[in-house]
Amino acid sequence: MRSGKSMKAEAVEAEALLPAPNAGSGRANSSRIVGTSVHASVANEIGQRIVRGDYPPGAILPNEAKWAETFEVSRSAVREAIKMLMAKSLLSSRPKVGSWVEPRERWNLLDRDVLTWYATSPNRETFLKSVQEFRHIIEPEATALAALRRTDEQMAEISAACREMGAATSLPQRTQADTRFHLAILRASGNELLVPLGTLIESALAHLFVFVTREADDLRHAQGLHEAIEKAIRLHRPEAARNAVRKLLANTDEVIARV
Amino acid sequence: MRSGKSMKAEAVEAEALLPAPNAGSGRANSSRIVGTSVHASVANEIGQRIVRGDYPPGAILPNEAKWAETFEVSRSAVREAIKMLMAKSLLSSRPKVGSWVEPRERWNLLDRDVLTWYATSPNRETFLKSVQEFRHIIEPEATALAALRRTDEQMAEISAACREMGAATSLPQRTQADTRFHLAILRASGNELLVPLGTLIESALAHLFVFVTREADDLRHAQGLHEAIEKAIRLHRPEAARNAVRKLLANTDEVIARV
DNA sequence: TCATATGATTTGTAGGACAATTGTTGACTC
DNA sequence: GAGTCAACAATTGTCCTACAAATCATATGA
Repeated sequence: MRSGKSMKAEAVEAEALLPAPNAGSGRANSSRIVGTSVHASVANEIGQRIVRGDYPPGAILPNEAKWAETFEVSRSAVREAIKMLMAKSLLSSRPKVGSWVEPRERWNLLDRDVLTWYATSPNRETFLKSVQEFRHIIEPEATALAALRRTDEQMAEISAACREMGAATSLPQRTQADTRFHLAILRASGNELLVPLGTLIESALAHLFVFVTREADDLRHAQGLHEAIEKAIRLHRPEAARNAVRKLLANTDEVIARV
Repeated sequence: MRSGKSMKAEAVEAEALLPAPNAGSGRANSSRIVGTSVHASVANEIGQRIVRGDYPPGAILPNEAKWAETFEVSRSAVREAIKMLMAKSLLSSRPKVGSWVEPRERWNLLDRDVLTWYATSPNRETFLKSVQEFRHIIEPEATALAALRRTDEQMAEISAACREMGAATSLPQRTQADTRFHLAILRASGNELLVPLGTLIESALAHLFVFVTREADDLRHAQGLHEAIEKAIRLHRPEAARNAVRKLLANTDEVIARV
């Protein structure tokens, strides 16, 4: 309706940015998430499609005008969305050629959004495995570092989160405290590169753990493992901390294997 | 010159996107890197300033019109640049408020560009230390995984890179082979999250190692350490691989300490 | 004192125009 | 027939203007 030039008789076939089209025959663009901007929605939609594999690496994407038409937004909005995906190295572009999907290796996999898209894509089981294995590499060492270098303030935060976990009455509440616990440890590790990594891991797991329902018995056991980690850090025992984390991860592996 | 509205008598004071202003009094925008787009240059410039600390977290940035004026580019270009920085979580924006710098913890530190900006910022020594420590966490385990899971093709690539390193006659050539070697190992680890991480580490180190000049004796020693790693992977010895990598990292630590 | 309107500022979106780049095609020459 | 070069066309890049939407600040009134 707003594209002035190519308003031919052909069916427009605009895709909604969200699966909830408005019933009325009114304005077509009102079907996007309220509170999010158009360019963000478009970036989300295109990014998800790329990660999902709709456009394999090397493939040329539809041009900007085409995207504008399919989403019924302006070319400016499309361009801003594409720039966001460029910033994540999901695609590049050149005049006359168009935009193409970059090879997987150049993707910024360690990015919140890309990770989220990945976590909802078909091959999320292998992804979950990668994340969990990644934790085995990172977390024992990070926790050992935390045991060596934590300040008293950082320790207080870790302990508080641990206590909060034990006192949690609902699952989301517990998950939140759990996340806080692990992030506090990474912060205490004193390596600024570990913090963003932890954020990513936690966010990925949050996406993937919604399915896992734990039993009360299981929760009690996990709580004990967490407390062992807290204690090791508190007593400045790096080796004990490392081992405690390994036990916790082994427990998580088991839980995952059961699903 | 192209801003039609606010061409008052006041000094415009446009900042060049690059420190090489053209001597002539001609067009002002010709001072950017040839071959790079305007929005990319602007994103680079603003991103660098943020990471450098010109605008601390929480600070409100100049508004889009102001950036357009200072760089003598259109508001559209500025917006695209800002969208790229948004995609890296360096800033957010809301109407009427403006754009503000996000807290450091939300920055996408594990991003090529952000890392590059970081590597050129004042506090790069601490950054180098973090990266190197990060390697100590990642690489031994990744290499052990590679020793377990490598395919023959991956092994061939690793061996080729190792040989190439030994045969290199110039320093850049050697560095390139070195990078190829480490990346091949990460690819062979079979964890898709490790590859982008390795790319980042290597790119960060490339920025930081330009200063380090190594002596012939030193190089021979380092080559031996690399070959030990190659051998351990070839023979499927994860524990030996881990230890060999630790030795190499210790050697690198020494080199860094000497600077 | 509190709620409410209104006003101003900034980003968000749209749409049109042209420039720059470069792949493609076709003509021309050797 | 092969190769070279020029013209063309398609696509992104850049700029511009206008308005919409959001929201903070201020003033106004109950």
